[in-house]
Amino acid sequence: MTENPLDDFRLTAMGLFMEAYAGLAARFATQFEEHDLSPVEFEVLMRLARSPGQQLRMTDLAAQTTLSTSGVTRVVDRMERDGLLCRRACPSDRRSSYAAITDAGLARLSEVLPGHLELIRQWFTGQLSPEALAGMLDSLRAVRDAVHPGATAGTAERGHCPDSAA
Amino acid sequence: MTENPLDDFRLTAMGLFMEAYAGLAARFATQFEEHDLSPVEFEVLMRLARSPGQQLRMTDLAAQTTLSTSGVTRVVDRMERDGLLCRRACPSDRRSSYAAITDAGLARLSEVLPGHLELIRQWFTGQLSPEALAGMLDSLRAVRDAVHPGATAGTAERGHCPDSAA
DNA sequence: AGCCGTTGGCTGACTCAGCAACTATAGTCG
DNA sequence: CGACTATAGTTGCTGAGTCAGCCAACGGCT
Repeated sequence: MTENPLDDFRLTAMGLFMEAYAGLAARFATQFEEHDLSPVEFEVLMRLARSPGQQLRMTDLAAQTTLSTSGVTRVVDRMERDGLLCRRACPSDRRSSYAAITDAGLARLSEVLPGHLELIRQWFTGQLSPEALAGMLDSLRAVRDAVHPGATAGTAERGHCPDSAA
Repeated sequence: MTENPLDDFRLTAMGLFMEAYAGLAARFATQFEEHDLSPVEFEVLMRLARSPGQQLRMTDLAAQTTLSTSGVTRVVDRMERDGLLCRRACPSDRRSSYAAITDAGLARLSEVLPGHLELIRQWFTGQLSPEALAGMLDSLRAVRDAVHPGATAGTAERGHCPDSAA
């Protein structure tokens, strides 16, 4: 009885992780809504803005987010309709197309970012001492690298997308 | 030029957090699927199994998960149909109803749990030194408590944070 | 050149979650 | 007691995401 797997410390650990994440995500989501963005849309804008040429192929975008490729198709549809980004043909491969952030998209991003950064400070980084934060980041990096879901696709990690970095 | 907000360290920190979380969640999800469970269903089973009387009111279940009450209604519908839990009338308040885990639900849980625990070890706790893990948990607890989305509702018989992650 | 397996992206059918509206019960105040 | 408000849960509708299946384009091969 005392060996009940429901009391395993790993569940507590993971529970903490999930609750912290869910709490943060919820705070962010309400701020995004104030600027008419969903969390995925924000993430797409961020990824595009930080990519070389401020654009990314659809598949790479899918690999960098938690979305499937068809999910990306639909998000990009909506965001293109709203003018936040636009599709561009890939000159070297006519199957591929890029999603490129527009000026409107960049503008929207710069509206949201300051508040977003402040929220991160308020609820995450600011809650921890510098040492604790540094330790936490090391640990997160270790876990992320282990679990590594191709978090950086399309950013020239491997040489297989030569001209995208135009 | 002025400091680009896209390079702010907080984004890196939060990005690490999100990627680590997404990676873990994805690993778990595939294991859950092997046992015909979705992540939410697993969480519901866990919450019920750990609650007094192995049951929880619908509202409390909603408060403990990221679901809305209508979301809970539907998950419970599906799971009741599959025999993993059953609804029970609340004797003292005829508006309320309990969701109570069934033997089949407990059995399913004990099928999934060992593998789940192993995954947590493999990809999360086992990636870190004991000291790093302890520090990480302290930090997570700090963030969770700050962001505290009423993570423990319905277990509120006692003063504070009874079982879920104290 | 032509064939063929692979890859990139899009579409249709479906599932799932949320909001808002609704029903029914509880509690409160006159 | 009866009206009024608040709370628990369910339901109609809609948006978002997945999977399976599709077509077009690429690249290796002979």
